[in-house]
Amino acid sequence: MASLGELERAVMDLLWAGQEAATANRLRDLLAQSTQAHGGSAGHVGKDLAVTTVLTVLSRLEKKGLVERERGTRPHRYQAVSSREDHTAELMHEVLGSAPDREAVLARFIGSVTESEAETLRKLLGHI
Amino acid sequence: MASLGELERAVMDLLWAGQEAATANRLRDLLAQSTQAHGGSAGHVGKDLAVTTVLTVLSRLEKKGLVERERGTRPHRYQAVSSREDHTAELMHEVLGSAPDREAVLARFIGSVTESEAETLRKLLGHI
DNA sequence: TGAAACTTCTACAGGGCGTAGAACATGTAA
DNA sequence: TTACATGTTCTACGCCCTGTAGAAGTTTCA
Repeated sequence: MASLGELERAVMDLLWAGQEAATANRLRDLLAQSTQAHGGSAGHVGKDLAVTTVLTVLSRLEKKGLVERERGTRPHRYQAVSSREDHTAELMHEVLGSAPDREAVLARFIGSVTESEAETLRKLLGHI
Repeated sequence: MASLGELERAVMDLLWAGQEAATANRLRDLLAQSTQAHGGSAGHVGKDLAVTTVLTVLSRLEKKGLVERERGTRPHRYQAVSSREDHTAELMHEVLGSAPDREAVLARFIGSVTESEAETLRKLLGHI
């Protein structure tokens, strides 16, 4: 239960990138700049969104459990509930768990992993 | 690009379960029986769907690249393009690839894997 | 050739998402 | 204390996806 729309994804990316909690206005500005300031003509230009749009998205992300907000401060400050890595790993477990034969899936999964990743995995598995 | 609806998922489950290609009518019947024949009162009772409904879903799954059909035979026969395990592993790679720091994600992922799965992974990684 | 079986077309309702205005709340300067 | 600036919540709408299926077109078999 965690598929994100394009804008939702963009907002999460910003929250994951910055280490501080951000206000809706701050996020709106960042979205406006993103992703191209470095002279590229290609790529999606940051659209100028209304703040309410960002707030709506943030509310939905909050409902999904991906974002939490400090309600005390007047401009509410938003932050991701878990890190991108934790979230992604959790997603991977969800996908894995959806199959009856988990080990068979893991076999296929390992089959197409890069060598450096395989090395990482070996190291990690040694410590368990 | 591969999130499935409930019915789409049920159809894929049937196609993945059976080793033979199936017709829309066959799938319709299987969906009607599924999942409860073994005396349970709980669980979702298989609804009686119209064949056209099943055909629509199959067409959509075909468009998504998950299903292929033999057009030669008169009642077309449908089958999954890849095994459930391959598909799931591919999904996992998609999720993993969506993060910038893949190795950090793998670290979290490994952190919450069962011991038997860890053992499986060690074996698999030995052969690579 | 006509009926039975099958497939494709078209359609609609419901929900998620992008998008934002309208309405409501609140703190602050005058 | 009031009005304004700033911020949040409510409401809404259009689009796309999904579940669902009838209508219409196609093919096969007797």
